[in-house]
Amino acid sequence: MPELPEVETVKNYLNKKIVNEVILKVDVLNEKLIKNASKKEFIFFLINEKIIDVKRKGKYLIFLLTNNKMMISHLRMEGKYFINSKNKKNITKHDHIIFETENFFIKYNDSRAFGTFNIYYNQNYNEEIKIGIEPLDENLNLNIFNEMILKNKKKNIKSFLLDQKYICGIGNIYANEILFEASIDPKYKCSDLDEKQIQILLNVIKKIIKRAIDKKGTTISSFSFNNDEIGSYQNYLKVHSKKVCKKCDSKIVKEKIANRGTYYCPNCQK
DNA sequence: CGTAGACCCTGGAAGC
DNA sequence: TGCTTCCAGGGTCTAC
Repeated sequence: MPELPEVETVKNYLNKKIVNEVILKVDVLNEKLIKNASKKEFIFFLINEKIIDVKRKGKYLIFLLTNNKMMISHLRMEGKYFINSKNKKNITKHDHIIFETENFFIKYNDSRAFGTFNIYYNQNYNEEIKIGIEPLDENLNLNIFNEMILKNKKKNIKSFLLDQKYICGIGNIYANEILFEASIDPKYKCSDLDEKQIQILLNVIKKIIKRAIDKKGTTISSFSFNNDEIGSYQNYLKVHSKKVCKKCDSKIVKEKIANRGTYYCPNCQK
């Protein structure tokens, strides 16, 4: 389940491998993933363009191409990129789109086919991806964060963290971890937080996202990059998918909050 | 306007 | 053993 740190890791991997590759051929095995174009348009759009740069915003991957073109890819739950050398195309189950370049087969694989692709004749991705600020953006300071909290008074804090309109890139796992680290009950409304808690929460968001990027993301069952490498942040998870609290030995509670499986320690988070 | 819930999809785990 | 049911959840859409 890729969230910001995992997508950042994939972006860095793609950047290292495929920048300056020219797309020679595109095989679309599942055209449902292409959201704003037909299969034919998608292929025509990409053929003969060179990959200039790969960027990330929130959980979106952005491929900047020649001729002011851009392809935006979202991995959703299970999306992965595999890069194979030219002597082994090696199509496997759940490969949906294969980009052939001079040196590689770049395969988009997604066992649940939830991922999405969009293409644009525009490289200003902020115009096309309308989501909030990056957690590690230095412009995200306490003033702005306070305003966001104020705007969402009635919403519970977990839903707020997951809402990409405000801070982007946080998914369910990191939302759980952040609230645990900040000792905040996920059922709290934004208006329940005092000044100190708001300050702690902002610091913890930045700290955890930064740390997870350093550890190349979290691998729970499926996230990988560089074909089969995995991230290591799962070794640092304190509450998500845990049974017992690392701090106080209380039983971790799991319940559905904001329509997502939410893990928290009722003793430490209140 | 905001929000809760359904939906997309599949594999794996749990239940029977 | 083998079947059915449930669960995972990001983002989008619909219903209230």
